[in-house]
Amino acid sequence: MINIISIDLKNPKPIFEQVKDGFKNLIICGVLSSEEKIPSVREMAQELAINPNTIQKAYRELEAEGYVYQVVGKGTFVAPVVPLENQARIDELILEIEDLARELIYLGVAKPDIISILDKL
Amino acid sequence: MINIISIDLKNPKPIFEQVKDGFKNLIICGVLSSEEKIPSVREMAQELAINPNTIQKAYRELEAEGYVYQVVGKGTFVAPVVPLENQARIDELILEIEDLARELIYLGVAKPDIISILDKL
DNA sequence: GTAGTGTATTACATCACATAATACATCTAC
DNA sequence: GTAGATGTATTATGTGATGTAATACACTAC
Repeated sequence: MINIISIDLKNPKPIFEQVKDGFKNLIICGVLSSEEKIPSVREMAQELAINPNTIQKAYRELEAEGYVYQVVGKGTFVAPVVPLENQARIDELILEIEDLARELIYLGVAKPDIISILDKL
Repeated sequence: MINIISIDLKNPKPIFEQVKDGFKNLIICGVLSSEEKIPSVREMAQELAINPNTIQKAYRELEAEGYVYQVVGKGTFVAPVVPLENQARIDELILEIEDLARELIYLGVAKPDIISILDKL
């Protein structure tokens, strides 16, 4: 499993967050499926040439947000998603998407154009 | 102009960023209109009990993003928006809103429900 | 001249982030 | 039992972001 995600050291976003977002996107886009095992902390650390503790921090937050689960001695696996269960996260995302949409409208993008973009997803 | 924005010291988001986002939201929502003067760096610092340099950092970024403009000796004013001019920011927001929408869909929120939320704005 | 404004600089303290090293517990295969 | 692989935890250290404090300068309006 080569180059599954990448890190940009110039990116001001912390490394552990880039790792977290990288895996989250792979899960959301279906590249990683439910119950699939993801690279171990040490393996990922070696591949990205960063510290295993940094990877563990990323994996820890992924688990906290319900995207993966970790089993001592076995590894880290993609958690099955239970539709509409993670209400706290859904609420948070709705607030964020509303903010972004308001800013887009303020910048002159028509609401139908925004809706059209989402319709294409 | 009392309590125009507020700061939450427990919020992990840096203070300068809370100030920036606070003003940005006031501008986007129309609470602050084009060419309106916003509180001076020293005035805002006093009201929020934080350092003027921190306020200046927030205002500096607002100016860099095109929301305000600063005039030495006069103050800081809401910049008039030119529809569809800030294409770089629009592109950035579109990528973000797509990411958020994908995550919402992954979490079980139906696309029509997301579109309905945006339609209400 | 004075008051109010933005802007800049230096120095300092705190905290987030990342690394390095090490060790422990669990699981699996042999 | 042991080795290898796995997650988990801890301590110590260094770097950079953040925020403060203090000070000074230039500009504007009166």
